[in-house]
Amino acid sequence: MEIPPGPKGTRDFYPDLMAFQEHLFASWRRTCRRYAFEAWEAPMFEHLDIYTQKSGAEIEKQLYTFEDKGGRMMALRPEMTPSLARMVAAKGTSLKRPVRWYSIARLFRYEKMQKGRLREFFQLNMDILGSSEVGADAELIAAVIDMMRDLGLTGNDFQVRISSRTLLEECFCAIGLPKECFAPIYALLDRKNKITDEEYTAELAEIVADGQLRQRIHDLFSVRGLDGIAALTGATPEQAVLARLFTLLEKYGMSDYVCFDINIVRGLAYYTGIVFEVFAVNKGMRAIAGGGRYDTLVELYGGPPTPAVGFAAGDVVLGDLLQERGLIPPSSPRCSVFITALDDKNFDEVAPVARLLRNAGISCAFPFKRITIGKQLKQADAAGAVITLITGGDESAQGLLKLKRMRDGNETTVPRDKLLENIASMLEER
RNA sequence: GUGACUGUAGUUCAAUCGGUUAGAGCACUGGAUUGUGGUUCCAGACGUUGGGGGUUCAAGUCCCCUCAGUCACCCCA
Repeated sequence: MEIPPGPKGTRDFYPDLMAFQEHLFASWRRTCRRYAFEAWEAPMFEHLDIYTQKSGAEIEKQLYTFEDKGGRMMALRPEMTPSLARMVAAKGTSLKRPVRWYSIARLFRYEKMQKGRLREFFQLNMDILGSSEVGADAELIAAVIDMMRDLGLTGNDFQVRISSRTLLEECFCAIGLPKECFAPIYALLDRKNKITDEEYTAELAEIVADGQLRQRIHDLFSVRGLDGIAALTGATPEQAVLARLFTLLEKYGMSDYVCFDINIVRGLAYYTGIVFEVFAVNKGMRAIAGGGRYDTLVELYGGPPTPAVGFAAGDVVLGDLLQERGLIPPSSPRCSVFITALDDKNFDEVAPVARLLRNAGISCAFPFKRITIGKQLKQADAAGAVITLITGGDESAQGLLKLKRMRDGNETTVPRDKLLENIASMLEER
């Protein structure tokens, strides 16, 4: 009999992987609560329209779509932002602003998979809606950094690169680039790190014929800091916004993690202002998380004008990075107490003891059949028990039970009516 | 959608130029051990070499097809 394979691009969460997943999600939730975000959830599938409406019909290739029994076209959700915009739009102006929401969502994309990309994965989303203040952008950038730090990562492991769509447009206008060149240049910029300098130069020449203009574009993207931009184009409003953002991030104590990088554009159309990406250092600079401002999206779904900013971080690339840096914590013991019986006639006494412990909220397990004490201890070890409780033998006649601390094999004999408090104190001393 | 590489036990990997009955570590099961686990020692089970076809006296090894996986490209909300 052949073992049927799981669907392509999916993972089976055996306990080890599941333990890591729970660790990751717990960390994500901790961070979100520290930043006073509320959890929200949406359906796992939506009407196909809400995705095609936003990104065009060709996106359908990357969606898991199906027709339901009422003939409606549906899609498994590939991202959360459309659902979020839909839900916020549906509440009109009745939601208290700013809305600070987070979700940990299972998502689906029908794609050819490769490293760090699967067809089923999870994402943390944090969004602030209803504030156009740059403080909201700063809050989210601080949050994504704290999320990374909570997992044990440091400034040596990752870096947040920040730019602005608005700033880029200002620069393009200042150097006299025609508007029809904006979109192709965004696309080219997004790939710049992946292609050779020669390819980049050649493709740029196709977009911009004028050599002088190309030189000015080259100068623009060679600029290191915000000051350099100002020197090239003169002062602009968005420069002030970004300067304010970096001042705020300094107040958050996040200066070491962030830098200005005009090359960050974030592929798709709906971003309207500040954009940022979190990169792993030394790993081909792979993007772990990304986000930015999308001030027009809620309106697009029929809601009131609602400025918004958010980011998403995927579990797959982040998991790879944590593994690479040795930051996967060992899983905690599955059971605190393993209950054994020294002799056959005591075997039926373990279940009542288990009931006693379980009623007291202590996790415990015991063997299902009568086996030697040696085997039982072996099982206790395999179960990762902190304590093995041994019933039966001479002690049993005197109303005593034996507790064995598995770490060092130390044994203590305790009266039956003092059992719970002894176990509790042994579990605490760890 | 395009291309490259890899498929051998549950798993990680061996197997000379194409040559005897495809081996080992880990894991698993049992035993040494009928009042004590982790260590050690012994034994056992584990395979249609991804599948199909071809060349050959002889194929895990060479050729063709196919499937699967990995990586890169394309794309990326």
